[in-house]
Amino acid sequence: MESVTIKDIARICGVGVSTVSRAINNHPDINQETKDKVMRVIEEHNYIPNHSAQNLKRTDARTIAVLVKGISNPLFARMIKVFEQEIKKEHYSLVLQHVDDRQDEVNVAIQLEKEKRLRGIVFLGGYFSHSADKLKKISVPFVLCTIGLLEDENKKKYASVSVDDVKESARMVDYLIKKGHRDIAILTSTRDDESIGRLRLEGYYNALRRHGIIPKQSLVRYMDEELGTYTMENGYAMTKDLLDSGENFTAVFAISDRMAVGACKAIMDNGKTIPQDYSVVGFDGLDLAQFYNPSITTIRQPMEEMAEATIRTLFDMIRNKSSNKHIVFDGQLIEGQSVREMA
Amino acid sequence: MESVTIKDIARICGVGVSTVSRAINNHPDINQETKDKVMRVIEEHNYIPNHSAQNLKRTDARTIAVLVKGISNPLFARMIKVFEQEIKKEHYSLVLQHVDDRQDEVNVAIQLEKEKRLRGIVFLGGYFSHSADKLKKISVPFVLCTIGLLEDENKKKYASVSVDDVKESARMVDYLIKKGHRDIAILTSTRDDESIGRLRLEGYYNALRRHGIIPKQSLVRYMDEELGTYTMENGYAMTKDLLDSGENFTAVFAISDRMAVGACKAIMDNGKTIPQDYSVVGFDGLDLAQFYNPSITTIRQPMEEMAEATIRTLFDMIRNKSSNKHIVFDGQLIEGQSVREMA
DNA sequence: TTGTATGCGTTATCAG
DNA sequence: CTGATAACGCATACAA
Repeated sequence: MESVTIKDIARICGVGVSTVSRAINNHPDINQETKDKVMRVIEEHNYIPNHSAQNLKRTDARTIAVLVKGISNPLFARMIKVFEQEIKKEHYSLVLQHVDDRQDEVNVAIQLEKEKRLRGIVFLGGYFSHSADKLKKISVPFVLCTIGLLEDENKKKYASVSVDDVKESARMVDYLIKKGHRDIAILTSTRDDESIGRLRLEGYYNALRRHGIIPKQSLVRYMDEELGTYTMENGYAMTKDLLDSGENFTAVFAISDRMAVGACKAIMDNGKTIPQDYSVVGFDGLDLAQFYNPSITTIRQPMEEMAEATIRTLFDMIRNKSSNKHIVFDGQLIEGQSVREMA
Repeated sequence: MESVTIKDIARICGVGVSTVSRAINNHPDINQETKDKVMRVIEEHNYIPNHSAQNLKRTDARTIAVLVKGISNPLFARMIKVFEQEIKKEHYSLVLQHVDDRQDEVNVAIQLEKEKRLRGIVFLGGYFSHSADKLKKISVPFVLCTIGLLEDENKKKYASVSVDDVKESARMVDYLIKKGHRDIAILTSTRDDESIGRLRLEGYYNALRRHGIIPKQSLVRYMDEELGTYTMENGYAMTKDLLDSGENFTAVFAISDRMAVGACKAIMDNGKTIPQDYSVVGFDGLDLAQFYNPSITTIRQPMEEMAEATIRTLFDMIRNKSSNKHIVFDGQLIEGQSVREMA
């Protein structure tokens, strides 16, 4: 309970507290001998500095925060690895903070900026539609990564790294159309989605229209939030509905790989075969798509490269080397065994 | 930069800082009118209390920390949901902290305990072999959840909630043997694993021996850490090796569902069929197992129940209602389509 | 019901 | 190189 403080260490060593502080933060102007002694005592007594007190007093902590929205998104694990790596390389430290679905990420950011004396922030995932007023409250550079951006007049305030969800989604639908499909169902996000769900749906509409295909509302299926966002279960339920409805379609475009898996399972449980009876495509490029049976055609987002670009941009901004860029990466269509070439 | 503090709010409102403090922490003895005014000003000026300062001063924050090892483990997402729920129900707040693979979770815990004035800690995942000395540094109750526990003389110091990995693993192998399999390969963790990997391997050996089957080292395959822990890719590589080696076997037991998926894919890529040519079983009970084609027989760990038991145990300890228990849950064997009944 | 003063553990400033 | 001391922003005992 009674935890040992810097004062205790100072007393035990017979030095002043500032000397102990210098030892801890390996300040240059301290005698190596005294430093060694202090460090030894610290070890012996298992002293651990109180982070709160440090942050309260410190003016600069060389810390970057990464705020992640959507804990279960497997895409992010790889990106976070890159962040950890690159941030360490710059001798900064990383604070990884999960943001609840219902939480406001900007509030969390503001809070954290004060608490941890941040130098920069990465927002990973989520929606991000915030007022300029609120954004102004963040006083360090920040980068939005893989966040679906609708048109937004606040773009001057931050940098971003993402794929063009509309374009990539259209690319996928284009591909299906080139393969001879015309009745293409889409499994998308919730009806009120304002983010990637809406963008990918938009891409779907664009592609259809470009090819003179009139979109059918009955082929657009929205997620049931009860079943979890972007889950296999959701994909399964939507596809089952679709099959039961008797709608005519030859291909299903799920806007996430996990939903695509659910779609595949629903189709096969229905006694049908992929791709002979129905074609299925996904989006994201998870390993899951590659390892499924059949492997699922998908759009791969270059997560590692995007993570690198994110962190590089952030450090450029921190060092005032450049202003806020908006980098858009190309996705890559990876063909699996889940699409049939129509006669 | 210049962030607004409690003093600023007090000055603006024309009240003392303590009044503002009372408003924030909704203390009972404060006039509703003044409180409203203060809250309004706080809103207007977007004042956010500095967490560091609060924690430094506060003696009790009614906070529980959950330390998660292995960010990408999809099992944990569901458990964390339960934690959030239950902790909120008790009017506590939750700090979710990710622990790097190479980081020492106990150090993180000690640090965090001081920083956030914790009342209790949950360790989720990982190995947990720490000296009694170090464990003594944690002065609040803590529960180990889903952590593979070897025999450990420190068990008096903490509570734990888990499944019996040895027993459940043996149950799975028993099942295969009952189905007529005798040449059963296992895809396990790294060779030096001291945790669930080793326990599940032990269960495998136990079951074989019990049935008079002599384990063959050539059928025990270890993970290649380069390919990521418990990944599909790893399962794929191990199984491919196995197939290429010409070893004789009829079933593969992967100690995680993700590896089981990799195994399935490798077998099918080899032109073989599941379960006709080879049977495959996994462990964990991920949705993935259920949605794979074919669905994979697995052992489901009752994650939600385990999470509930964890949090209940923790609160019991906090309230001194009970001492540290060690709760062991039963797994549930869920049959899929991936096992063949041998003639 | 409210304001004032003190100290939480640390770092920064400045004088030795 | 080192030590005293003043903040950091807040909660709280105590006085009013």
